[in-house]
Amino acid sequence: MRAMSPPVGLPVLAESDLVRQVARRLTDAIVQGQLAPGAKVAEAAVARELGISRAPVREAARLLESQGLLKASPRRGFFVRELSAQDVDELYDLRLCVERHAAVEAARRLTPALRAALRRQLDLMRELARRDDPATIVEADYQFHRLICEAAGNARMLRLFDGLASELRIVIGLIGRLYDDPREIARTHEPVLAAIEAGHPERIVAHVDHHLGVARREVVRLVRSLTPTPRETRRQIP
Amino acid sequence: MRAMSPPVGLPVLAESDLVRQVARRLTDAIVQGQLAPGAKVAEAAVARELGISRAPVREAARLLESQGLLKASPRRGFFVRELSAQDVDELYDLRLCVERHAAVEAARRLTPALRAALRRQLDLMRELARRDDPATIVEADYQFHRLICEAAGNARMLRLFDGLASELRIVIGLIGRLYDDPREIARTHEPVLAAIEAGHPERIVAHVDHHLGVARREVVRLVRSLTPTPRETRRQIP
DNA sequence: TAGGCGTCGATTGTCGACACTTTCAGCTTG
DNA sequence: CAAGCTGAAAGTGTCGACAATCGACGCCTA
Repeated sequence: MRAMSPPVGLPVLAESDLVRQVARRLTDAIVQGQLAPGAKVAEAAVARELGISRAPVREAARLLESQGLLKASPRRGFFVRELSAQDVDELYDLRLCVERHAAVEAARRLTPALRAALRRQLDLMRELARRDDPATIVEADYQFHRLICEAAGNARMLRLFDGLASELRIVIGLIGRLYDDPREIARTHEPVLAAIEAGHPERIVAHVDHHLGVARREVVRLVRSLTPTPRETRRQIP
Repeated sequence: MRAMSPPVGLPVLAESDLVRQVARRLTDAIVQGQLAPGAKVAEAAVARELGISRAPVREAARLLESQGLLKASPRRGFFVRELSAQDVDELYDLRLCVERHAAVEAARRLTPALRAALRRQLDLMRELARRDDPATIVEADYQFHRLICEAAGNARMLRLFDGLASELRIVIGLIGRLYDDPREIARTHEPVLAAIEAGHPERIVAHVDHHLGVARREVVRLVRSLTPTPRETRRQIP
């Protein structure tokens, strides 16, 4: 036989891993709003549509369940997670914990390359804001925050951030337009980057807190607007 | 319509959810050290042993994979996660983020009941330390921290904490004895509780930082002692 | 007419089967 | 004697099937 797989390791095509592919498809469908919160994810239907059997679909659903994107209801199936205002609050509390640390750590490790990447991302947001392209702005916003988390050099923290962002996009993806004035996004990010560049921990924390606080209020408002009346039970007055 | 089903509805009978049960069994086996890091988890063997088919085992393994307890190696199966010193560092960074927030929040919401529970837990640790019962001390330690996270009132944060604790117990469970002097555990927890009772945010953060810093060093030392030589590749000198 | 009950279709939970890979022991070879 | 090759055994990835269960529809009963 040949001398071991030549280290050409290039296009590992067709990973036979259907589970990952299904998980990715479902995730995309959810964060892009094609699958609305509360929607049922019938495994048979998904399997038919993808031309595969139900087993990989079930396993993928389990993955997404433990990521919080789906909710398993025994004997009834999987449903797209519905987020309440409290869920959003919880998610932002976690983001605060994570991003405070990530931003401080990113500042400590700030390299010219990272700094350039962050500034580029901020410019991109400004540009998109000028064009008023709400969907891609949300994406650019996400990438900015992700860069910071990546720079902190903690793989688990990055995965956690990705998970939190995915969950949040369950609701954010529904509309795409988050801020009334898109340019506000760039405005609230600017001081964060400035603080990171200055390398002043307390200031970094303060600005991250402020920025996420603004974002949290926006998303909570969005969620509240999506659940018209928080009525408990439809009850008619006799 | 009537006042709905009379409030009798109580004894929720066990859902026949094999996946949950398998996941729990595997988790227990891992954190209790019956399945050592790096050990292969052969689905066929597990299924045989439990007298069920492979499908539920696979789904349970997926759950544990996304929790970080198992690692999936395509076409080769699932393996118990191996933790490096850097993994431990990452986990403790995350714990720091979470527990700082949780402790401050717990102090803000401190009730007499919670305070009593925490103090009771601390007393328990002291008692166990006197008896020199390393295994249960680790468990009591975990419960103390968990109480604080629970008190913060963020379900996701609690789940995150549980996940982090599980991962850490992959290595901690191996030995059971973490501190050279068990009584040191109670000693390093005491100021944390005192700070929470005092309700002084900065002091809380400082003491949580210190306590987790000590614990981190202990666990890193433990991990280092478990991986005798961090050799990269076994290579013979020609 | 409103509410309860039984039946039917659809879906889930679980199983056994099959093809393809990986692993490993034994044999061959330089 | 070590290293490489060969074949079989074991294990994974995926599939289709079957029983149990859930939800809905329609019928029966006060």
